[in-house]
Amino acid sequence: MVRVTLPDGSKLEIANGTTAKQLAEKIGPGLARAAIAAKINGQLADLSTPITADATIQIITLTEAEGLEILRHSCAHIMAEAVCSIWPAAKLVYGPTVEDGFYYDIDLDEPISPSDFERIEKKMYEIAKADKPFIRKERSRSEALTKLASDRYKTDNINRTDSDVISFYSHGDGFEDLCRGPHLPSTGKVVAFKIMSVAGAYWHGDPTQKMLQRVYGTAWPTKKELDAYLQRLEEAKKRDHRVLGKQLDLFSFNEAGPGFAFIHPKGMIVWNAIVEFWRGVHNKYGYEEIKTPIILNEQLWHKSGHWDNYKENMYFTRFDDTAYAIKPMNCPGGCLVYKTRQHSYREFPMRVAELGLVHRHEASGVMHGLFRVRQFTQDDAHIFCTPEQIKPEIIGVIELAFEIYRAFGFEDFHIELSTKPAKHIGSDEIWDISTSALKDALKHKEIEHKINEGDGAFYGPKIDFHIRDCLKRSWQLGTIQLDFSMPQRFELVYTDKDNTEKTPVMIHRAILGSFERFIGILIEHYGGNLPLWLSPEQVVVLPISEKSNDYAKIVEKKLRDAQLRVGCDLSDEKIDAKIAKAHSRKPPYMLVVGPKESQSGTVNVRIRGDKKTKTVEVDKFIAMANRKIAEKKVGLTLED
RNA sequence: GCUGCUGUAGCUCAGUCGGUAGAGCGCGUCCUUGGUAAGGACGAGGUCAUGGGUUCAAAUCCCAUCAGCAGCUCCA
Repeated sequence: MVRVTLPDGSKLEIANGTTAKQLAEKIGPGLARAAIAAKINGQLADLSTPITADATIQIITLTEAEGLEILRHSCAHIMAEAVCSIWPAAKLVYGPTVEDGFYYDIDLDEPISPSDFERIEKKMYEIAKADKPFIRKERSRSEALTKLASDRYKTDNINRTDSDVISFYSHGDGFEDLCRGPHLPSTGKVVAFKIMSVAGAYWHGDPTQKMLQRVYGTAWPTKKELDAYLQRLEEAKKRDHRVLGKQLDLFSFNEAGPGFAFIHPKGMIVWNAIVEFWRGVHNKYGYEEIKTPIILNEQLWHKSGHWDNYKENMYFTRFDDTAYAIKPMNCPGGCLVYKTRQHSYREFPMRVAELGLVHRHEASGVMHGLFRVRQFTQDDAHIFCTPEQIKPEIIGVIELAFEIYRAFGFEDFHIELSTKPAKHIGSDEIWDISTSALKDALKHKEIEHKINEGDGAFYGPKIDFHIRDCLKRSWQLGTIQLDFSMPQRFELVYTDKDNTEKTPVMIHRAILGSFERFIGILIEHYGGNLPLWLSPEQVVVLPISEKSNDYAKIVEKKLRDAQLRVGCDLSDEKIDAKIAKAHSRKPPYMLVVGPKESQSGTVNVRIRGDKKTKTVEVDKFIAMANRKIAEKKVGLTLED
């Protein structure tokens, strides 16, 4: 007999060798039906695993995250069998679970296309319906290597594990795959899945290796959950900033300039609203602003180190027999401004901001709407200071960043620290000093952070700010980068207290990162429903009929005089059509006006996302709207 | 950059077996003046991404280029 402890703390005596499945049956028939795996002493295992010693055991069902993962992993195996049965030449490489699904990397020369998904799924349903048991078979390492000697991928997988026992899983019909497991008891538990996409993926993520075909799928405990997931994807698609940017007429792209965004009038309203706010906050934090040229002599970029470290991403041009580069970063320009006169320690810290337009030639396959472009405006700044000022300055930047993020409604952000990369300039000592300065500042603010070893910029370590949008996707925004090298390369100096010339420390930092990307993130975060202060069209006046057009024009003028961004629909459509048309532009407020309103000097307010309307005096509405704008309120509810 | 897919009206998309192109929305004109999510009629709008090739004939088949999409690798 062995003693098992269940999650609720209760203990049970069972015969030695009882399987987890039998244990589940003992606990209850409901649990036995729902059981798909077990966690024995914290280790996931198949339901068929015999219990041979005292243990803490949890029966895993599909309601647990681990259960869902097992389901998806088993589904990946079923897909693998289906693919192998359709293309016998297919060689399986690696098939893990990912968030919301799974994929399997397959080496097959014939391309798998979306039109093949249906027959793969059909085959998968056959396998699932047959309800074949997943059977684990263990072999010794040498036995396994012998068995799979002809399979370079599986041999590689075995060589990458350190376990002496190598397990295989089969589910009948001779299909067997090397796998750590655990798996579902049988294929019949898989009822709701879908092949989502296929894309290339390098073996081991190494571009010098063969490109494999990665088939993505998703699997859920029930059809209903699968449908809900697909529905969620549809909703997410509607929030895509590339779709909304077109629909709301904010920006566009053109073949004439791949990766270069065209910002439309409405997009510029959002842009300028952000800039205005940004300037205000930076002024408060003691920044001054400069603007430096976009095109600068190539020699400058040799001096800065960009030529050696960033050339592949730079645009170059040539005229009057002179080579020029189009700036990918603002720092060299900033250094030249610094050098135009002498500086004293008394001026420090000098916080010099620049909304700098930079060009970076990104690889063609990485462009993605406004999120990844080849030309963008950085909200850059360079802080020149003494070594003692590093820590307080970094703390200041962190506070500034948080203040700005919160104003845009982002509360969920996290920070990552990146250290010295293989390709770098500057001595190890300098890197150590600057890395610990960043760590100290984070420690002081008690900010949790992830560390990315070797991920820093070539000139110094950095802190990155990442935010999550409402779909929980993470995007990098700001960055703080310490730089001891650039000031030396540019021979920047200041006169210290002791009347000697010293090299200042330079801190590069951006808060929003790129205006283009940030606007894209805002659009997705709000699903196009921008807060009042950012909305291109804040209010739209809709007369009931032509008879109320004059009153509508009066209201429109009043709102415009009060600095509100207002539109007015004087077309000969019915009010329903006017509302529907305005709706697609997502204005925060629609003001319906007819004879009633014109008599009482009121407007009937229809708030975005709310069908209930409320009649208020025009002046009251204006005061309310302007108050919300001033306070950057996200909510639109009319309060008195 | 790599792999796969896609490119037809301003937008979203149809277009069968190769026989010179269609819808809805939008746009214009007219009718309609309607109280909270799309009233009606008529009309304009296309070098079917670009360049080659096959064919009596190409939006359709083939090749190349460009761009976009998904992912990988990058980048931050």
